[in-house]
Amino acid sequence: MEKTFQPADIETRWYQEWEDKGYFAPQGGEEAYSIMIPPPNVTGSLHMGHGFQEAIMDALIRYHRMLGYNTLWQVGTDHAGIATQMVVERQLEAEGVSRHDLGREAFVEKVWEWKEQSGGTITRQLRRLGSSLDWSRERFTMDPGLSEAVQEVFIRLYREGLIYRGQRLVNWDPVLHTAISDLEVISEEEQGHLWHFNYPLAGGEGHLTVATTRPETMLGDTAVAVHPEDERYAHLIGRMVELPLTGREIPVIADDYVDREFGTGCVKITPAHDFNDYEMGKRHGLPMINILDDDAGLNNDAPEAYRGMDRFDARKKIVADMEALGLLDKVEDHTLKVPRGDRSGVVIEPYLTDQWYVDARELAKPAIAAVENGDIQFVPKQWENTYFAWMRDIQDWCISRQLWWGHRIPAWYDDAGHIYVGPSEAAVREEHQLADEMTLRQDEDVLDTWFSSALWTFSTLGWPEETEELKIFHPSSVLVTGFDIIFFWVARMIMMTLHLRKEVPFHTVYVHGLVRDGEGQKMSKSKGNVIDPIDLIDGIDLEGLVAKRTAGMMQPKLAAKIDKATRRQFPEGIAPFGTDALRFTYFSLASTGRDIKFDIGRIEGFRNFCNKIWNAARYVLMNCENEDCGIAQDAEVELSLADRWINSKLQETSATVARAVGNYRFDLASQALYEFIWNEYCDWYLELSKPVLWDDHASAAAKRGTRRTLIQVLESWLRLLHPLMPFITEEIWQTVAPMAGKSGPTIMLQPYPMADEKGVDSAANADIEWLKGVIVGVRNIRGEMNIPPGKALTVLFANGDERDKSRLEQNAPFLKKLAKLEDIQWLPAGGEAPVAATALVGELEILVPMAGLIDKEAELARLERETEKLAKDLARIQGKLNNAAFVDKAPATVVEKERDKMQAQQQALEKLQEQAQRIRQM
RNA sequence: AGGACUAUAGCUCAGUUGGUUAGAGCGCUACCUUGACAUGGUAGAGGUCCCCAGUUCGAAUCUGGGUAGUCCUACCA
Repeated sequence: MEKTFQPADIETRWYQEWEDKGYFAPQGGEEAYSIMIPPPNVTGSLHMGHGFQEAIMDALIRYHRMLGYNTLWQVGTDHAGIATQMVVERQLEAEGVSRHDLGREAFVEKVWEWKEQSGGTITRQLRRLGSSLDWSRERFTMDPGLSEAVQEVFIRLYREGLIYRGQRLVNWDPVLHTAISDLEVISEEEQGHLWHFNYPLAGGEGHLTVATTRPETMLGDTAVAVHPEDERYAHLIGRMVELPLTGREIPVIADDYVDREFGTGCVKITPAHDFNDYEMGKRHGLPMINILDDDAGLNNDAPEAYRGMDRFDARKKIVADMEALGLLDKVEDHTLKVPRGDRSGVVIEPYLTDQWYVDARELAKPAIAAVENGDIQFVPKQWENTYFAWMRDIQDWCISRQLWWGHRIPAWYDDAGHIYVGPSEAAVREEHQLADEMTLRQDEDVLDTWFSSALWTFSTLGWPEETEELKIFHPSSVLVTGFDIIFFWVARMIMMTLHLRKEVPFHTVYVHGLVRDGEGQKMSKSKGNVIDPIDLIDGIDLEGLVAKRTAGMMQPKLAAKIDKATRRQFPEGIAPFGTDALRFTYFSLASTGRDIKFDIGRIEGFRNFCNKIWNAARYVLMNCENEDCGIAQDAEVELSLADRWINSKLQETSATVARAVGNYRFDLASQALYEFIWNEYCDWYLELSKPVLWDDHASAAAKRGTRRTLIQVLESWLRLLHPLMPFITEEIWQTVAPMAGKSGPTIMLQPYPMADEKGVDSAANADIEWLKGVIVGVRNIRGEMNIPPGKALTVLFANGDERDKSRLEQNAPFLKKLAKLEDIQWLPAGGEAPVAATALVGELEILVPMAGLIDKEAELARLERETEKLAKDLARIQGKLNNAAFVDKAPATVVEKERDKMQAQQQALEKLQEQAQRIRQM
């Protein structure tokens, strides 16, 4: 074995082997366990958040696979309608071609080409992360099977009246030329203005003043509203005002939606361009005047002077024109929430169009019930509240998108505008007995990508056919996802699956936090703080990283800033840490919090942990290879205290890990493993094995016992660790397993170690604690007294009881080796102790004679520190016990514990004080 | 506006049903290349558990209020 762990070559080698041998496919078993991957965008690439999510899913999958479940991790990607279409359009744009130049068919062909070309990125990354996905079952939302499912669902829901077409105000993206759903609109505060316009009363004598943040919409005003109880305006209700610039007259209406306190208390009403005004317009039967076109330019229903203008140019001109007319009362600075498209970033227009909707209210009812009655559980539970809050006030879901890339809506129209929904034109004609000469045209629109994602858990398993896979693997066991898509995806999956399959899509939703950078900032391309998980695995030099982060930046200023920040943050670039270290870092961060700050220091620490594991294995192999490890049934073995203890700790650790994984607390699982492997197995057990293995006088049975324990415990914790660190464990296990009497082609398919409660040996635990106490006591004196580590010491034990005596008798070689002692002697009862530095283990005093060794002042200072600490603690305990209320009311066991503690502390304190006294007299 | 979450060592975070000497990793200090590992070992320093009040024999933990921060939902023209 190499002296240091080199992850790169073993990782790709093992992944290849696992995949080639088909270990990722379901292996059978009585109980099924399945996870459906949240499908990433097929043309995108994985970021840190994905990496985190995949690591967690893979750990769950590997864990259950080893536990013997029939385990499926379903892999696949989605077509990401808007995002993908945008990318391809941009590429075409660079060639000076628009999609309209190409035409629909040719354009879609281009998108497929792009998908083929870029689609490998995601799957490569997934493999690099070690994800044990069943690649033989890979799916894509636009596959024929899944497309058929989408169509089937659309038709069914339409026939059930749960999908309908209607003219409504939608969120219109004037750049992408499509409607988008509420969830795809991001409203953020921006600085703007509030313009106050005077609208003259029809028939002279005065005016009303309205305030608006969007002056251009005034051209579509069809009323001015005031509050019905607003005395200032009561006399005007029912009168008309002149709408400037348009030559129209509009009524003053009363509606209690109006806030009397805001602005002037008069509101201009534009039903075709504002969601609230739309509702009001419907209440009052107002006309709806749409003044915009698909580009958000002014259309022919606007006054001639403004036709064809862009909305923001029109705004300027309208303000100027109003001012020229003396109708601009004032302009105030105003902070307002501006709605922008999450993909395009442009200001979204409420726009009146025909769209398809899902009646979400109906579907939500059983979906709410399923969470209420526990059929689906969120982990952590608090997310159920978020889910309920949204579901109980759910709005109908706009599912049509004016795009070319996606599932085309299976609806046809005749010239009279009748709608026919069905699987194909022919089917529709047949069903409705339409004459051949009647022309039908298919709806141009496609469905929201989330519509197909909502069917993911069952469409991937072959639905609408009742396949064997559906029977076995659906409902899936757990959904692993970020809280940011609870509404987008989780809720919609629950609704759709319950409706179509009358069963839940999954039993548990594990909601994890979002990965942020070291400063807590969200990672985003525009901030230039993204890290590709693969760069943490393979490493990347500074120039490469800078180039990656600034690539495709439109603004040179921003690129310069990112360049500088990157150079400051990663002056050396990023070192290669390997997949196992990255994964372990993810697990250590997987607590219940909402933010996961990714600190590069953590991964470095876990890279070191990998190295530690590697070297521990090297040590074990060096000592066990070509030796009798006592594996044979009839081998005579003798187990040392340390052997029994490490076995005991292994059982405790297995139990802790099982509990942690059961609660989705991978941070606790990883911590327990780290602690056990490093602080117990490596720091103590390996050290304790040396006095046996390197002792020429030790019996063959004792050596066999220690070798067997070394190798078997190592083999066990490799399996225990495998779901978290698949590669290093496999690599080492291959060599170690046969020596431990295990066989099998891969650690992946070995049984997961189960905790054996009978294996917990509390006597051994206590004895080792004693041993550690003595060793640490001596080391402490050594360290603080500046005694060279190489100098062997003779120590005296005093005041111990029978147990101390027998413990010493049995463990003297261990003490001598680990504390570097030349000799240990008991101070005879009543014997005069030499002046010495002292450590206490319970009642037992450990004396390191000071003659020629020890600095008097240093020892006094050390004792001073110790006694101070003890005295302080003692005072606290005494205070407690002197409190009658405590002694009366606290449980007897607690009081007893405090009493014992007080006694021990008191004795210790006295001894240290005596000791100090003697040293002072030197 | 409504709601949720967070506040513990210099940094990133654990801390189960109230009873610990409040922990870990990284960083820091001193010493050490001893035959698995310097990506290491040994020892150590470092905390007003955000503030105030309450419940309790006892609060990092429970309750109320406050402060600071983050986020979600809705939205006033």
